[in-house]
Amino acid sequence: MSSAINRNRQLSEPTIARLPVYQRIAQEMLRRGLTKTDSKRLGELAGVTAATVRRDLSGLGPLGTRGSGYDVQTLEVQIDEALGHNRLYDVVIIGLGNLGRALAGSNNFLIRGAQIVGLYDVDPQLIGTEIAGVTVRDPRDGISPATIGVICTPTEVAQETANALVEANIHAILNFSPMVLEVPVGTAVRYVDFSIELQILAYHLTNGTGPLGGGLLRTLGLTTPPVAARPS
Amino acid sequence: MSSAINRNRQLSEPTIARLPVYQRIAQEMLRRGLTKTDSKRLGELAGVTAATVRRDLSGLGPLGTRGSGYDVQTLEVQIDEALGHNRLYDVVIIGLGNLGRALAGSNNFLIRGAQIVGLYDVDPQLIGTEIAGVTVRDPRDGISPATIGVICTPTEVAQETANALVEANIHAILNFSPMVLEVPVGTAVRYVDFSIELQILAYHLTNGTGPLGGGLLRTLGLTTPPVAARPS
DNA sequence: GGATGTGAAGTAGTTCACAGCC
DNA sequence: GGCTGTGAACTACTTCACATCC
Repeated sequence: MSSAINRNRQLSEPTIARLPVYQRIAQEMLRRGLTKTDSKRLGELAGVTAATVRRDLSGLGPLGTRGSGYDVQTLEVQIDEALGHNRLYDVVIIGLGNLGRALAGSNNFLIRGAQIVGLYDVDPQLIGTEIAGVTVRDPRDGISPATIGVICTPTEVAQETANALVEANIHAILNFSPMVLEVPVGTAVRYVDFSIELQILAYHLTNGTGPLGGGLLRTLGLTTPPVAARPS
Repeated sequence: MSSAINRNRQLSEPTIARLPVYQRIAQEMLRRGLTKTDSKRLGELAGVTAATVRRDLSGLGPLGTRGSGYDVQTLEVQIDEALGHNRLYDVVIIGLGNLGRALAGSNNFLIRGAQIVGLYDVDPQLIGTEIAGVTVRDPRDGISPATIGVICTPTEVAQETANALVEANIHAILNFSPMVLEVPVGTAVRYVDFSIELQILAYHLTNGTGPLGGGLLRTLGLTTPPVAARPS
């Protein structure tokens, strides 16, 4: 077990959602050879206030230096650890249309520690072919055990795909279809819906509020606390 | 200007982000021939409490009926209007890799009122071909004016693509690359980052918190208030 | 009777402002 | 001097609980 300071102070959901953003920024800074930064700069780039950055990062332990700022390398490592990237995640992707292929082939989608252990599609044309170095199989022949299942199927079969994932003992699902899934208690589902962002943009365009017209430098859409429905 | 009751009470960002979810549910209910529903059922499906549903919907005006619930059709129409779907949105997509094609070809991505007026890619193999009924053009020949620009290019060219969009007088950008963009004040950028959802799942898997283990029925990842960086 | 719509209460998240440390 | 880390103040959002209306 890699330990480190690991102040396991519970992080708030908004904070958790911002950590990947800070990390992206840190990685970009490292790529550019930047070794130091501060909360003001991070906030500008992430689209939040400096105070929020400090509050967020302080939750990971005291990783800044008063009077000078944050070491970018340390930032990157500590966020990585906080997010659990030091673990290994086996990922399966079901549905290899354009979206599934985009995810399988992207080097932005998979976090450090995540690896694709299975790609599935019912299309006989695809079965047997290789995508991103993994052979596509038929999901009806069974899905291999994994940590995270990603649903990229058409909406109509999203629910049965979820059932198959649960069957395969996968308890964490990332659902790219707009279908609201029914899953047993204990299985986590997160939804990614592109059109929601489009709709939010449309709302603000219509109302002239928020991101537009407010004299804002830039905005950043983040993901929010998963809210729970209590079993009725 | 189509008016309706249009209680233009300012909606909160969390509410705006949930409206598309309610609408998806309403559409699904209509498809199934359901004409009535209530806040309890909506909350279960959306993954929020009934009180939140009522509070959210009350912001659109009094569209429910005490004692009986909500008319699904009315719900659909009113949310549509509130989100500004009665307007027309011209959309251009830059970058037609798997992701760009997935968006162009998806009938979930484009909201009512949105239409693709331009598809762009620098790949000579793609230029001149048709995708989703639209001819692909070279972005270096200029980008046609539009309401919303969607960036699906590789990370490396995301910034210059954003510049080109701004140049084309497009003030609302949906950025699917993980690049934090620098844009002039007055231009709205929203970021969609698949890996953030994956990272949030990973965090909860590691810490055994949140969505997992809490005895929750299901969770729903929504998008959050765009937070502003004040120009420094 | 039953579900909405909403004041009031409670909770969570953000921002201020400054003490503490480099 | 300057920037972090954090109590305290503030703001926003959610949930409760019930009066209101069908």
